[in-house]
Amino acid sequence: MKPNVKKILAQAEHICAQKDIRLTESRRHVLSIIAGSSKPIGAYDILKSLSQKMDNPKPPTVYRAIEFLQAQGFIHRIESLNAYVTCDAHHHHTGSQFMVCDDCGKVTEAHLCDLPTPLLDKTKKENFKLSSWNVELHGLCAGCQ
Amino acid sequence: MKPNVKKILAQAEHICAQKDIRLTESRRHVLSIIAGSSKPIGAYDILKSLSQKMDNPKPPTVYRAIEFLQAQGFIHRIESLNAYVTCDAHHHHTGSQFMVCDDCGKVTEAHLCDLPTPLLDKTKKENFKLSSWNVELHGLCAGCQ
DNA sequence: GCACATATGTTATATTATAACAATTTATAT
DNA sequence: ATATAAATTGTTATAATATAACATATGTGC
Ligand SMILES: [Zn+2]
Ligand SMILES: [Zn+2]
Ligand SMILES: [Zn+2]
Ligand SMILES: [Zn+2]
Repeated sequence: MKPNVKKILAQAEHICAQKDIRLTESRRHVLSIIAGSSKPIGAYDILKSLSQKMDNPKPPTVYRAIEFLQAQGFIHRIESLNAYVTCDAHHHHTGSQFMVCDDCGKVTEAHLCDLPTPLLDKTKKENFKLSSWNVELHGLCAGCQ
Repeated sequence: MKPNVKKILAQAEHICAQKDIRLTESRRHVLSIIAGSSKPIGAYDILKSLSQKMDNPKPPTVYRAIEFLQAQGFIHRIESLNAYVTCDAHHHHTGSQFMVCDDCGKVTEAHLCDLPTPLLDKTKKENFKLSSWNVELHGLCAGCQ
């Protein structure tokens, strides 16, 4: 197991212990699969990988784990790819921002703690009560240009 | 037909004429269905509606029209809803921004011509070559709070 | 132990999207 | 006008993503 994966799992364990919620076996497996992927990974690729660690898992097992991990802020969904990545930020956040390379598929989290002013202004103008936000930037990463 | 739909169709007709590309019957129908919806509409709801205007249309007909309309910038896809809306801005743009009401489902386009500085800074720092971007703000619209 | 809440197993199905190839229509060039 | 190429549509099938529903099991507090 990559050291990075180990670290992510340890952090998740710690947070779950603190919050007194359960990082069960399937949840831990799914988290480690996502953490071990160099790129965002889709639910059915997670399932394939999970089938090497559990006996014949089914889609709901994966989706339930994903739902839990998202709720805890351990992973994010990349909407434009229908795929999942682990969170890079060191705190829980309701806004997500990513740079997605359209060539190699790699995704980098570009975390901002606050919604940029021009967008915040739009919400104020519309009297929109913000609860979460997601930004996906598409283009080419440094290595792919 | 709502006057708004008529206007959107007329604009699309005009642009297509200028660019010498074809707003064919199925494309026009799909555009008018999306324009006529008060909320983002999914491909299979478009298909259902389209079947009242054409004889037994199939999914590829809808998806091909969507692809065309997106390429021309007439419509946008709301990634978090798997659904489509017409563009509100008065010029072609590669960045999209929306406020999505999680209660009533209404979506408002919050167009910015440029990527906000904090995000632009992130791309520069990573030497990421930006080609397009999408922002989806979730929360409650003025009427739903 | 018992009641309750949480989590998992299992089967089936819903929803969203695309591949592949044939047929047709439209544009272009002789 | 006719041949040719390009763009568009028709059609069938299937891929890819996600959830509903209900039964079973496991953990938690009393
Ligand atoms: Zn994060
Ligand atoms: Zn890349
Ligand atoms: Zn727009
Ligand atoms: Zn609303």
